[in-house]
Amino acid sequence: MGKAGSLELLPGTLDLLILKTLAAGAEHGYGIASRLKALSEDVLQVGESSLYPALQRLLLKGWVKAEWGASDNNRRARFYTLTAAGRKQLSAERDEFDRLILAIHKVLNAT
Amino acid sequence: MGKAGSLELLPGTLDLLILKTLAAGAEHGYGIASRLKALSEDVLQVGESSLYPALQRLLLKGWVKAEWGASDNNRRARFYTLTAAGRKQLSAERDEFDRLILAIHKVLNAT
DNA sequence: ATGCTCCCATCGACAAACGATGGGAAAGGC
DNA sequence: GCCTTTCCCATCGTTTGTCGATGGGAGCAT
Repeated sequence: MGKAGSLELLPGTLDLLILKTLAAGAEHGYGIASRLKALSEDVLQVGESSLYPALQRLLLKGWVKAEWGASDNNRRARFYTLTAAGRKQLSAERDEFDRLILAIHKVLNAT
Repeated sequence: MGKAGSLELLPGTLDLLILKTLAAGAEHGYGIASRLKALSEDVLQVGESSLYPALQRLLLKGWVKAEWGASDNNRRARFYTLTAAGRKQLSAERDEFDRLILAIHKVLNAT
């Protein structure tokens, strides 16, 4: 899963990050990766070989839908959009994430 | 990896949690799981089938060492102790974790 | 025309976590 | 004396997530 050196992603958080990114509006794969990298100030780096399987997952679950269109500089691109179910899932996954992080912090800050 | 319902662990954080637990003193497997559960107020629940492979990993890397002994109520138990390298690893893994969590929060709190 | 950035996607490898399953030994109730 | 619970070890097989490598194509600049 991770790597020895330094991770570029916390396993299990990719879906959440994608959903959150898409909450700001429709975006294509490459754009999602770029936004993630930019927002995290170069810390979070999603490879495309992680991203596309994840998007397939989200499509299958019905949390996002996809449509072909043209990107900024008229290249063909597939735009992903959050569905209503996706918005719900985002909220749920966020709660769950917070719950776990809180718990982890309790452990890490124990004497 | 995770589950659909509600996770009991954030993937990629188990080693860190174990190392931190052992920083408080030598402990056996069952005890580590119990301490984790208690400290996290029942949120973090490590199954033994996740725990023991993880301990093997840590042993192999030289971050912990193990000795047979007797537990509180004289049952035979294997006590794990942090090595010097383990202490270093704990510190490094903690920094890395904080770095990632910070980055994730930047994404999650973006408008 | 060459190469760069954008944009799609898949395949195979690998590691981590989990469910199921196995065992054994002391403690405490009946 | 037996029985269940709690404590404690460990492995096997499966699933899932992430990543490296690889492949392609279209627009843009030099």
